[in-house]
Amino acid sequence: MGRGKIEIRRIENASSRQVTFAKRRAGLVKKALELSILCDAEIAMLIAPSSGKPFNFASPATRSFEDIIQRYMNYKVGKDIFGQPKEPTNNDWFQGGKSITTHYEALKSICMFLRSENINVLDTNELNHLENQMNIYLGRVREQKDKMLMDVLEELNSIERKIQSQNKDIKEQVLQTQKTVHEVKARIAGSYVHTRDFLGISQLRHYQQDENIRNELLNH
Amino acid sequence: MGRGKIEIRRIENASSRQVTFAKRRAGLVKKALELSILCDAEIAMLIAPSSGKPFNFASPATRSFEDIIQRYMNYKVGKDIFGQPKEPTNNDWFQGGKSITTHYEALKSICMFLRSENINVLDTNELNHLENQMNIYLGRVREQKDKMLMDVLEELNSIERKIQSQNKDIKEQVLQTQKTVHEVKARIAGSYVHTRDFLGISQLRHYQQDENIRNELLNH
DNA sequence: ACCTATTCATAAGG
DNA sequence: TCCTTATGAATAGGT
Repeated sequence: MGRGKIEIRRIENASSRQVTFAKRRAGLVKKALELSILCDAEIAMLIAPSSGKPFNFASPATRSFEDIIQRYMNYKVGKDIFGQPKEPTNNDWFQGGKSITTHYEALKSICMFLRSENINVLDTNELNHLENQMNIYLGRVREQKDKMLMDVLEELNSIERKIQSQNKDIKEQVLQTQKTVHEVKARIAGSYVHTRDFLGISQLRHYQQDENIRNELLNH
Repeated sequence: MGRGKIEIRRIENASSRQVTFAKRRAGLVKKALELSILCDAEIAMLIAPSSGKPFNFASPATRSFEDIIQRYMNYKVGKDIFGQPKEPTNNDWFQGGKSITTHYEALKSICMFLRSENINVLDTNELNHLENQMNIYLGRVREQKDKMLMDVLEELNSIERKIQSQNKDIKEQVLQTQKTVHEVKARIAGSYVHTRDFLGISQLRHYQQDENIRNELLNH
């Protein structure tokens, strides 16, 4: 419809893509509104262009987009709001049709429930259940936290051990060095006279230097 | 577009409403698909007839309906995952644009977060925050539970009080009745001889009846 | 389900 | 960005 037929493929020209987007989005919304009125249906629609703000549409006006999606999600998880594992059924109409088995899924459905209903409308039984479930998940959060703490501590310990080991090595090296120094000192002290006696004149200057070194060493 | 123009109002005839629903739904989906391809946009659409299964549509095919909605919701709550009251900004694009201020909204956003992320990816800070928040909400659930219990107890007390008061009234009435009965007995017993002495023959039959009544009363 | 007269949506151009 | 209009698409009502 239009001055010519177009192929349904991405419009490469950005500005005409933008124009088409605006026109067709308006058309789509109009059609959606008509359908919802004519056939008494609830419609929620999200249109998110790759660049730009997402746009949502909901009809009838008495419901927000979020409400409709919410109700749908609740419907999807069915009465299984508290996350008990549900038997997978073949007449699970919704896409994917996976059963709720993982903790994550259970958590999801609890949160769904919390989001969709006001706590105040719950009866005592439901509140008890909710309390238990929240306790479980709180426990899980704490567990995770502890685990992470333990991991960090463990890492710190490991680092400490490494450092201590290094320290020990260094101390050893220092001790070794000191020992060597002592030996050197002792040897120098012991060989002093002997060396002097047998030195020729030409070596006196060198000897003088040795003596300086010796004095220095003995001062420490 | 069709053989005649129609008013956009609920189609009362159920079967033609059904037919129109099927046709227009197909048309809407086709348009949505075209828009998403032509303009490179993500579209998620939920169509829920008042009776019958909800139907969802998502495009491009690489994303599920839930994915798209998910991403949108995450985008909506933005980085404000823990529900700290957010400054209302004018460039808050999403519908309503309300800031998150109520407990309900905060709860919502926590749940959003739980739904969208795996707890395992959280860092220690985030976990602490999450723990605190869950504690708060757990407290709220318990509070609500206690309140409901108190309400029930209060009601029971009230009922008990009412019943006790009624019991008291009834006892009073019983006492009163017994007293009256005693008085009547006494009066009948006292008036027996006197009455008989002064009765004429014509009244003997009536007197006989009185005597029967008297005997009956005295047997109780 | 299919048909088709008719209305509607919109592509291209200004 | 908005208006126009020729054209193709969607669909109402009938079978």
